[in-house]
Amino acid sequence: MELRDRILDAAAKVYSETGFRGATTRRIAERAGVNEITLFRHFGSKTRLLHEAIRCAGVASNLCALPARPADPRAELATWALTTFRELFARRSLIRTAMGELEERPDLLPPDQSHTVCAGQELHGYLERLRAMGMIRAEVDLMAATMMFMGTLFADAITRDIIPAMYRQDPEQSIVHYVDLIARALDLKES
Amino acid sequence: MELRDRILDAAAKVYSETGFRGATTRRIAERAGVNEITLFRHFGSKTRLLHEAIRCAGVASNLCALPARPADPRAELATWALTTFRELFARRSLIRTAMGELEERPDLLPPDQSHTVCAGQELHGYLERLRAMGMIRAEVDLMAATMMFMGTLFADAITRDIIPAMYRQDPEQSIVHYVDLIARALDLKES
DNA sequence: ACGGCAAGCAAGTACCCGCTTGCTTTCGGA
DNA sequence: TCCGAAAGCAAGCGGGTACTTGCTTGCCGT
Repeated sequence: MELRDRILDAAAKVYSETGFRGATTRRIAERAGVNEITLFRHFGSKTRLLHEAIRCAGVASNLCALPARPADPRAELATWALTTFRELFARRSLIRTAMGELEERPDLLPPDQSHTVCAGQELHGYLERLRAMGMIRAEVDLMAATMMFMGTLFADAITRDIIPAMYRQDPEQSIVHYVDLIARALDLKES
Repeated sequence: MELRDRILDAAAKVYSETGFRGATTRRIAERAGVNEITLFRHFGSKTRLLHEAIRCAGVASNLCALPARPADPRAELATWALTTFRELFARRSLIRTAMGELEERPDLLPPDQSHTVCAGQELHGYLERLRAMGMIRAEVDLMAATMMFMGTLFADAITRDIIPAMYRQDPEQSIVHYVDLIARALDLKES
């Protein structure tokens, strides 16, 4: 692993554990196994380093697209929900920290780049296609349904490990149930 | 307002804006219009002060109980959802900050005292009563439905003001839609 | 063999942090 | 009127923080 990437990786980890103020240059350097001064030589300042580290750590590794022509909606929704959940769950620590500091430091997390927002738009477009094909109830409010499904996945991924008492079953099983409930709420026709 | 409560109030506000590290004793004292030393005379240390401030700010002002004997489930769910949402939305800043720091400082927010957990248990019990009365589908997974509804309200309350582009309509209208979708997912019988 | 570059090391600067000490002011009740 | 408690004020202590400077070490291509 290149030194620069090692530093960015360490910075993102320390940040998601301790926040901006807690992510001191000493801690980041120690975590990266690098002299503290190397950080400044490479990135100029702590702020610029964390900006880049969070930007890199925030990009989705595998973007999960819903098909342009729905074929098997229930199965497509299920796999999409699972990959979206996994993406959110993998970054849960970073998301929690960044959300907590977003009021104080809004520039650290560009909102239009947020994975959640993109996923929501993707889902909304897919539901519109389903409705156009007459596969879901016509009267349903698609925006509310989108936010409901996204919110469910988001809340589960972000709170599951901090209030485990509320989650009796494993994530995959929960998501199957979520998909089932959403399908019934939309009155989804089976293909 | 008593001096002690003024300090606690200021501490909770500064904490929810800047987190534990950012909530310096100087800032809290300035916000409360009080000499910094007064904080230490009253609470001993910054940690104890913030502990108490967060504990006080975290208790729900109006706890919203669901009736023991369901009469009009749809209306009861709607008013419960609205008050729960308002409660979460009013504390959104504190919740975000505390959640972001929960890994590093788990003792600051006792989990069993969390408003969200209590609300979830309340909802789960109510849904069980509805099922026992045969007013919702028997096969539905009540735990998943509970987490879905709670997660929807939680995610909306916490992210609405930081990604306003995703929320086109006002909260009350959204919640009406959420209740409608959940009612259909549960196959709720009208009374 | 040597020149240049990247990284490490030691030390220091100016500032902010939680917290303490010693003292003065304010004010309400006996 | 006086006493004592509560709050304010000024100064400081030890430690951590971001960041800088000056110098040394190791490595790589020519």
